[in-house]
Amino acid sequence: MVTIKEVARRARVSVAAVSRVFNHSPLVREATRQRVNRAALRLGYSPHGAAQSLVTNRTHTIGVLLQDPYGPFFSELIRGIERTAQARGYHLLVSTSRSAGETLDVVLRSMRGRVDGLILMTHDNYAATAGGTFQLGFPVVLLNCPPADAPCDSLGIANYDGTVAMMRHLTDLGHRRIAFIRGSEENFDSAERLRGYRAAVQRLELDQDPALELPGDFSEAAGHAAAKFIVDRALHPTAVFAANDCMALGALSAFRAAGLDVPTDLAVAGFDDIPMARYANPALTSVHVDFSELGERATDRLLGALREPAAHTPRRETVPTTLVVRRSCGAALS
Amino acid sequence: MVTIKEVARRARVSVAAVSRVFNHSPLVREATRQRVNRAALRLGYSPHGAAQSLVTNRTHTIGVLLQDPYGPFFSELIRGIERTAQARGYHLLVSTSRSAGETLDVVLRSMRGRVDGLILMTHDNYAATAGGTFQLGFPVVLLNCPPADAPCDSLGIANYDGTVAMMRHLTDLGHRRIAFIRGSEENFDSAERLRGYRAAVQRLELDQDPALELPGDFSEAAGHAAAKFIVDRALHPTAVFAANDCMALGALSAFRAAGLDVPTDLAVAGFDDIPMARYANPALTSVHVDFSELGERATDRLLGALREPAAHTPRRETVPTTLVVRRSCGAALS
DNA sequence: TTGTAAGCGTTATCAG
DNA sequence: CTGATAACGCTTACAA
Repeated sequence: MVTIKEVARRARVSVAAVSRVFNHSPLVREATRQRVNRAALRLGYSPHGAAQSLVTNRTHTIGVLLQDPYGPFFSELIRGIERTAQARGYHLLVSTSRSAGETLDVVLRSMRGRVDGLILMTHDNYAATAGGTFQLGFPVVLLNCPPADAPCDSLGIANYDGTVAMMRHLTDLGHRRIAFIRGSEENFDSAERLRGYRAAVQRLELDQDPALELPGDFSEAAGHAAAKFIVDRALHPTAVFAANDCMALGALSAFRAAGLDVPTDLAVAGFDDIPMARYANPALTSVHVDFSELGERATDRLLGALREPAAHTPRRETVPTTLVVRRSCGAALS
Repeated sequence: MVTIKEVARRARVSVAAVSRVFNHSPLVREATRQRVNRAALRLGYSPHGAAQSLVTNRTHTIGVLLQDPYGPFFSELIRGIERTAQARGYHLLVSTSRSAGETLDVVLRSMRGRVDGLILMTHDNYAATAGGTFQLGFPVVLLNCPPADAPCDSLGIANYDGTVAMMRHLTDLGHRRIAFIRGSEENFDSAERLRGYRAAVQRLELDQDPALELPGDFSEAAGHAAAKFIVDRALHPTAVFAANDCMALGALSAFRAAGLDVPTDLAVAGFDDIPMARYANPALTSVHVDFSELGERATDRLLGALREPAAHTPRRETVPTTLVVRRSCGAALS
């Protein structure tokens, strides 16, 4: 590969001059600049990233470490992150913690000298993370994690508010007996949604049958099973609220199989508003989450921390959700 | 950050020894190894990636440059790539060409010194790519591009075969008048699918009305519009085959709006078998594409080229597709 | 088995 | 404005 030296020789200047031209330094005569640019172009030169990183101590890369590159969120999230990062001249190093046999810590260490900062979304063994992460030498933004004690930026979804909003909506439609299909145990989003459900049941004085809280794990199968359980045990809720859309979709198909009509016999609602929700039959009422915005804001915070580490004060932000009413809840649609 | 020097000092050895330990060189006494490891652990040392890259000229990172991080494919593709790459100790640098105002060439150059190789999926201005790319100094694997004249690895989907298989299936069901909703103009997958449709019409001696080829752009709206057109102009196909599932879904909703029943009045089929296809009403018959496998194989080829550049001979591979029969085409389901 | 030292390609500090 | 030159953190001959 062609190096700065060769360009310098070709342009009959010093390497310093070439460096200045490529870094848009004003301390370069126009004639020199042109000579360098011509030489660089002819030689097809472009600076060696690793060499730059070594001396400047900045990689212009941000790391994204996710649980698993799965589902509709992933692409939206990355989309938001990538868009923001690229606009500011940053690259993206994407990794997953799940697929590696390695511990989170190992993956994190392997990023040293490769990234300027990190966006981290991981559910489990968060404690370990909180312990180890912040000594990494670069700023970290946590996604969808419980608020950390450590002084660290963190972003989350308005799970609690979104859930309460949906519960209120269902209640407004006259439902007093609302079943809830829970998400995965360890998941923080899941916990928050459950908390919202319980708070709403309490506050709105709904039926408090503990049997109405069904276990689940965010999978379609779990939703199907929960719905089947509801039918088999004759729990007779008038509405079923699943902690995510996948489970709601699974429930929908189970109810259909059981000969129940949604929304006539039963209202169904989900959470996330995945693209599929709109196409379900009946179309699924859900709580819309803007993952792309989550990604954008996470990147904004991280780049902010990078730009002025001194002025940056870590904080927790929450991305709001919006209620999306469709046919599955039986509301009159305008 | 703690450097190799400090570890060396702490362990009372030379930096070379530390380096050897971290590179698992056998030329280290066990006692020394332990001393170094202890020191490194205590200091929380991990090697600086950029520094390693600079001297070894290998980044252990592969670049992935895509058009747009959109849709269901993206996550599957990345999933496949990431899984394979991580298993072999490689990182992933993800970029998109669409969002940048910069030209493809600029994005590519910016990757020098940051990646060992590149997986490139880009539809348009491919010619420019073919011209510029291969002088980049690192191996490239092309995804879903027309076969290149340049000696370059390339992988594609069996678009042609998949389309023909679907056409054969529809024909077996008795359809002789099959409309086709085309994909985007510039897209290679799109072109191949169209080629397959035409070949099938010819070979199976189906109705050849040119009006049966409807324009589209892979969007749901386009599918909707095409279906509406079919109804309005009374083209009366007995089956409609969309070049992707999104358009098929759009068509489905347009037909429903027009009071037509699928599959009774009309069969509908799509391509890609996105997750949503299964949930459509009626569930959509489609051609399944395994994007995760595409990603895996692309990564395999790239890492192969990286491992032994000499022994590596570029070639074109095609990932097969499979027909997925569901309700929308009216076939009897077992 | 270990240490010394020469790079790797840049940037940045100083003199000119 | 420009040019030497010393880092940056690491690997790798080459010597010991």
